[in-house]
Amino acid sequence: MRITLKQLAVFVAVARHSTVTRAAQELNLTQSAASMALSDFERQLDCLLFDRIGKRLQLNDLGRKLLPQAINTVAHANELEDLARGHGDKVGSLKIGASLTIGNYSMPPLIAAFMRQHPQCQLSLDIANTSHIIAALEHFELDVGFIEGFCHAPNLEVIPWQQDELVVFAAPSHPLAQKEQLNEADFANAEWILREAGSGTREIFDNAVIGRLPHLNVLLELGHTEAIQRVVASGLGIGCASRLSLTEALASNTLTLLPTPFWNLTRQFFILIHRQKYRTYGLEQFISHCVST
DNA sequence: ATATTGACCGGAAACGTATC
DNA sequence: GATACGTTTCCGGTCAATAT
Repeated sequence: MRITLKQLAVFVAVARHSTVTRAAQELNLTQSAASMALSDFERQLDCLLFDRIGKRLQLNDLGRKLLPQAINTVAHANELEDLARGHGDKVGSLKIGASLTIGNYSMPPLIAAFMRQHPQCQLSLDIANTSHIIAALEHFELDVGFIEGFCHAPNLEVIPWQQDELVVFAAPSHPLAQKEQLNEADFANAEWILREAGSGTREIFDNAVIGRLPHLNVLLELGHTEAIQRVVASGLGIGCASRLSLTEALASNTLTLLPTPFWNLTRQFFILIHRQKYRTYGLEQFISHCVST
């Protein structure tokens, strides 16, 4: 007997959930049927793909090697079925991941426009920091990712996307906001409210000021841009964030920009896709929609 | 709580035979 | 040779018991 698509689907689902029970729920099988399909699959291949650690199944080295092929084979089969049913040119479900600035400010209008073109598609958007998005793509938990930081993972294809600009801001009442002209020395003793290490925004900021500010006084690290804006608007410290995120705060005059022409705070957004990811019709359509927008 | 295993069941495929 | 029909075999499922 040869390996079956069902066994591949069970393998992929167990790899995703690390438990047979959850995998079975996802595939509408009983737990024992999923358990048997997985053990049959391992028997066919004459090797184990998971380490059994207590009640959990942890993908081993060989399992990790086979997983991309298994995911792609299942995706191929699904697309073939769609084609046979006349849905080959339809967008199915897509799992999109985006880092915080992109996810909160760039993605919503893009997704809305795409869904107007493809009303039957099912999109999900995970918003997390850059390192989280990269990890999720590497584990095939996302179909495509959009990040604002750098990616050094060799198994991910990195496609340059939009340009963005970080800006430094403060409350209008802040002493630095009162000055006519600002130079680099004015920021030497500033108290900063910044995103956490690991975020794309923080990486760009650190690269821009490293070696230029003798002492960086980070008063507070927060995981959300809006939280940073609220803290800064209350008069505590100064912040740095994407210009995209500040539109409303600048319009309502709750925050004001502090010009920093002496720092290079421009940055590139990137699209990430796993090199071994099978690109379905829907995925290709979404990427070209984003690139052309 | 969850994974594995054995017993059992139902449906589909495979096979053998009869008929045209 | 093609088709119809009955029987057997196999596969994949559930349920229940057991192991971890």
